[in-house]
This record gives sequence, structure tokens and C-alpha cells, in this order.
Amino acid sequence: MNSSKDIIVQTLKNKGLRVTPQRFAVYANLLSRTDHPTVDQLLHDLNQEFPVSSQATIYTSLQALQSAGLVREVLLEPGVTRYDANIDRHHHFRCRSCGEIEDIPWTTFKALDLNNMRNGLHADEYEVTVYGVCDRCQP
Amino acid sequence: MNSSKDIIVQTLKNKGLRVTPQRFAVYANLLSRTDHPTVDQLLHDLNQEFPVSSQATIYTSLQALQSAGLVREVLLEPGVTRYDANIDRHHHFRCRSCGEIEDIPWTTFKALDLNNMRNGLHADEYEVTVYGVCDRCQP
DNA sequence: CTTTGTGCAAACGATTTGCAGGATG
DNA sequence: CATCCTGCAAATCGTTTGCACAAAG
Repeated sequence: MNSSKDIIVQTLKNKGLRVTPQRFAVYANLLSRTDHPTVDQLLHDLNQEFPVSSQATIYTSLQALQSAGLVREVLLEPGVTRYDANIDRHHHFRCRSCGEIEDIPWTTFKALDLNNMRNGLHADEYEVTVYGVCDRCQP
Repeated sequence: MNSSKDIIVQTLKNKGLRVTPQRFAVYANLLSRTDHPTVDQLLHDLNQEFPVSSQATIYTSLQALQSAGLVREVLLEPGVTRYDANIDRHHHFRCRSCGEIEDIPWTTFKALDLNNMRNGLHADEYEVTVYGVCDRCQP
């Protein structure tokens, strides 16, 4: 049988990444959650029970995972870089009140027609950021 | 007659901001350009001929302008905060090659239907970020 | 056994802050 | 003339880097 652990190991190997406990932990953790943690949140969560990784290693692991196309940056607040292991096309919702970021399925919106843009721009990709208030922050 | 200078002064006053040479310079400069400069670019450009402002003042001026709703942050690269005095709704295009950011008119795309989102999210605003290659970077 | 990753601490770069003097309304 | 702003330098925070040791394939 293929445990989810094996799948993760295979994914890393397929991308030519060495499988280290730290890298595994970072990637597995990111895959397991739907929020978009910062490096500090990752560091804190991973080292909850016992030390798994150092800050510098999280940074370099994320860099490696990103170069391999397994992880993306999400930038919605100044000075805050968040990470997302969901690399399928999707949009984001940001709560104005609590700052929470939630994925929005790609199919939520009709495809945009990128041909309406001015000539000269070769556009090939886009994403939508939606702002509003989430359930919990409703008055 | 109303010079563009008078209009800027009036705008600042209307928002309850004191009109200082530094604030004026920052806002006027931002209004005059369509790129989305960083603090360092602003600092450099403003002080070209003779010193107008210090780095710290640019930061605090931008903060004041932003609180007043006259200026927005644009976040497209990690660790880089850009500023935009165009506060009308619009989208952004980002060139993958040179990093240039260009405004896309709001009317370029058909309005998205925010009611398709899951219940509980009270969405009221959105913007689209388009990625691609600009004229100059065409092979 | 060769190559690459880890962890620490120092270095770095962007942004914020404390404070004394200066300008604004 | 009371309030708020500016500029400088020091402090802070996120991220990167150099290096000695350890682990992966």
C-alpha cells in the first residue's frame, strides 16, 4: 500500500530533492493545512513536540520546495510571506478583520478573457484576490 | 485657476493631513507616475536635484497617505512593498521577466460574480493579478 | 565516498521607533 | 503657541549567508 508518507517521499524524489526529515516535515505540514502559514508559524508548529528543524533550514527547505514547484508564496500583507502547498490554480480570499486567508476554487469564477488586454502584453496566467469578512468576524 | 499643485494641497487638507513639503513631494511624485515605486526609488527620485526628504519621512508620509486612503500598497514580490496613488479600482499586470508592474483598467474584464463563493464569506471587493511577459521582454 | 543539507550565529536589508529641534495651522 | 512633522540614529524584524559538521544516496 502507499501511505501518504510514501507519496510525499516519492514526490520529493521525483523532483530531484533529497529526502531529509526536515524537508519532509515542512512539506508534509504544509500539505496538511489549508491556512497559509508564515515561516515562524511553521517553525513553531513543527517544533511543538520536539525540535525538528531550525529557522534557517525552514527557509532553505521552502526555497528548495519552491524551486521544485511544490510550494508557492502568497503575498497579501507587507512584510509577511506565507506559503502554500496547493499548487493547483486557485484564488484567495482575505478577511479584512482577522487577516485569515482562504483558498477559493478555480472554478468559482468564469474564466477571464485575457485577450482584452492591451496589445504587447503576453499574458498567460492570472489569479483573483477577494477581500471581505469571513464567518467568524461577522458582526 | 486651479493648478495641479492647488488640487493636491486641497486633497491633503480635505483628508485632514498637514501639508508639508515632504508629504506634498511624495504624493505629487506618486501621482505623476504610473509605475509603482518602492520607498528607495521614491527617495532617490525625490532627492535627485536637492534633498527633499529623508527615508524615515517617506515611510511616515506614505503611512499617513495610506491611512487617508490616498495611496495603496502593491505587493507582488516578497520583501518588496510598492506604492500606488491610483486608488480607483484596477488590476495589475506583472512581467515575469523584468518584474515591471502595469495597471490594467478595471473595465478590461467582465465583472466577477462574487455570489458564487461559499456561504459565510461576505466578499465586497476583488482584484486580478495577471502574469506574463511585457513588450520589452518579448524574445 | 561524494554531494548536499543542517544548524548556528553573524550579516543584511527593509521598516519602525525615540527623541530633539522645527514647521504647520 | 500647541500640535504635529522631520531627520537622524539606534532598534527591530524577517531573511540570507558562511562555515563546520552530519546525513543522504
